[in-house]
Amino acid sequence: MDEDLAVATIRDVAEHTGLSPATVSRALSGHPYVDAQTRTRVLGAAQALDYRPNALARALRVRQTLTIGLIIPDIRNDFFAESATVLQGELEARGYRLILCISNGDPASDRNYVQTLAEHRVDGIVHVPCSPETDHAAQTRGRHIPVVELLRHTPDAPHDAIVSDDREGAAALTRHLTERGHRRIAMLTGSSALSTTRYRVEGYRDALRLAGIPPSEERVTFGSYGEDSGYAQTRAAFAGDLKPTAIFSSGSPLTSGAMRALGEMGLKIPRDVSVVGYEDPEWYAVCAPALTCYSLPLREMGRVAAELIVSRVTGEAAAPAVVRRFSGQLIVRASTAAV
Amino acid sequence: MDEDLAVATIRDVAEHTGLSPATVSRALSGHPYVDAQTRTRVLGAAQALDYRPNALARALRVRQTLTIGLIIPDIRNDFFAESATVLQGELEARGYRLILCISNGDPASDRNYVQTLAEHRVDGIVHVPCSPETDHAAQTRGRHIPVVELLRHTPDAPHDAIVSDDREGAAALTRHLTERGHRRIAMLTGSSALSTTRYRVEGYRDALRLAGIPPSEERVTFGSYGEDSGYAQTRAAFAGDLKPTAIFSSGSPLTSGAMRALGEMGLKIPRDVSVVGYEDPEWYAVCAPALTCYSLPLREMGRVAAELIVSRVTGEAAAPAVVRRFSGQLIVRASTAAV
DNA sequence: CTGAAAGCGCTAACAA
DNA sequence: TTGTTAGCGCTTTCAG
Repeated sequence: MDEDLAVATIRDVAEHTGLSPATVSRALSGHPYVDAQTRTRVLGAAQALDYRPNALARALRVRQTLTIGLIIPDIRNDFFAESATVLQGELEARGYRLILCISNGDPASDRNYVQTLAEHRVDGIVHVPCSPETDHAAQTRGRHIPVVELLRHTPDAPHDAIVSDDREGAAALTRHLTERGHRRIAMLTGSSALSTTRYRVEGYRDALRLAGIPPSEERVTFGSYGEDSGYAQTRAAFAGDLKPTAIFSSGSPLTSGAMRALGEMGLKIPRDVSVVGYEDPEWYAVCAPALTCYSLPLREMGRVAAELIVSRVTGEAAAPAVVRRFSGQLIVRASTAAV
Repeated sequence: MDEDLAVATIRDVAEHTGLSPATVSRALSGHPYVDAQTRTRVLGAAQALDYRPNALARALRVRQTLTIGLIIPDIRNDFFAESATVLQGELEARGYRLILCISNGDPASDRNYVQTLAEHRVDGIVHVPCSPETDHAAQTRGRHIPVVELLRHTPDAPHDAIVSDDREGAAALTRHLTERGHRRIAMLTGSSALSTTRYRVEGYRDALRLAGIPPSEERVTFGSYGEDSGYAQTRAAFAGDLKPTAIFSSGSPLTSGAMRALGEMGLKIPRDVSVVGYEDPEWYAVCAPALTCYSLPLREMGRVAAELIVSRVTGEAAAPAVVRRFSGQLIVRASTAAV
């Protein structure tokens, strides 16, 4: 059993059947012009030798990997996890594999992954960028490999983007609060460099304006999209004299942190303070009180992202970059009350 | 700018510098015997041509990809997401890339991924199997490529495993309840085929026995590790006459489902029913009431998994398969009370 | 210190 | 219908 020392190659199968490697290759890949009997013989030998095609060699030769790379900042964030899951399913249905990279919100790592994926000759990249700079690298590679940005968008980047209508969503949440008499609304956010953050802040401002609350009374703080940042921003929001009556959390880890801080300060939701969140992770619905939030059509967005990247890869789609903006839905639950 | 039509190869760099591909390769990969000046020249040309080494070609030649595959059932489950994140960090620190595959809890897909990863010649596989059968495929490939099982273990598989001490953990949670006078404890679980499920049920039984509760009074139901299953199992648990006074949830999606069901039935935690959960996702601490649970040292487990797979890949480790079992910690919060 | 040559495993013309 | 040949882009002896 010499064949066991190394893994069997197409040559081994060829020798074992007395055929040429070319014929074996054809038989294995379902080429039309192969004798039925020959095919059976090849299949049998392949099985017997436990032959596995070397995807590396194949990709090198045919110049495509049938692989899409996905770069996300944090897999533990339901928002990204859900998106990744959807995308994976959609791509699989289209015959593509997904390789998932976690940038940890670090722009350097982000850039790094774009490069690595390019070196591995993935056919396309779906990218949730951590910072606008990252785009630079993507842009460079963009000449050779298609990129679709997901959830976040680098404004004047030359590639497609699938995003939520952050401005509208944030406005809807804020409006929900102002309509219930809230005027001192603390908004917790992540990095001000992200498109999502900026648009959400704008939406918040739109709604304040609409409610006749002057810009001087806005209460936005910036940080990162982490639990501790949510905690810190909440603590800071309650440090002054005029306490907020409501909190607008821009992301689910921020919400966790906020709730921890509120708990420590002995504040009850919604009696003492109302809370709303952007996005709708599973736990928002089950925690007590259940959270009022803005829910995004993640499934739909994932489907469109898959469609788009595949069409770019196969070259079907025409040149101009498209930006698809999806609206979500306000879900009113138990965490909000009138002042 | 002809070079722009296709991506630059090492040949292009060679021609551009008047050197041979061999020298360029050496310069690029930090080979010791290259003239310093030559190296500078090569680096410059590479940059100018926007050269990216083709990782496929390289891997084909050197017979290693520096890539580890990770197969998990569900990325949205905090338990797996956290493990994946830790593993990724640890591997990165060791110079390995991670490619993440999501099996959706489907054994066929699971098996499929083992095969795909093998075809892509990953150096090793870390595997959270969805069913004991899956192991079959892994075993086949195991002769050629090292496999480490994570979180779940296929009992007589020939490879390493990193698992939690499910039996002890489940017993600790159950004991916590029996010590508070609970006798009718509904245990919600996933598939009975999984090692984790079986061990946790055993731990539950151990604790009942210790508390003098006869086996006839045990209340274990099986399902899947999904939200709806948690909901259904909870509904079923409360269908009979003698309602449970406590719920033991074996996984966080089950807990979501259970809380939804309890909410619908108008039951308050912990007044009407106590709830404990295996594992400790972030939201257990922030939801109200915060959940009593058993927290696993996921960071440590991820670190050890990375260490183990790397040592297997580099052939340092000796043959015999090891099973490392980690203990967690009971965290008492607000969701449990005396009957 | 550098170059020539061979080959990793596969597929796609082109011939037969 | 099958075999021959060449080559994807890279690294690595072996000579110089």
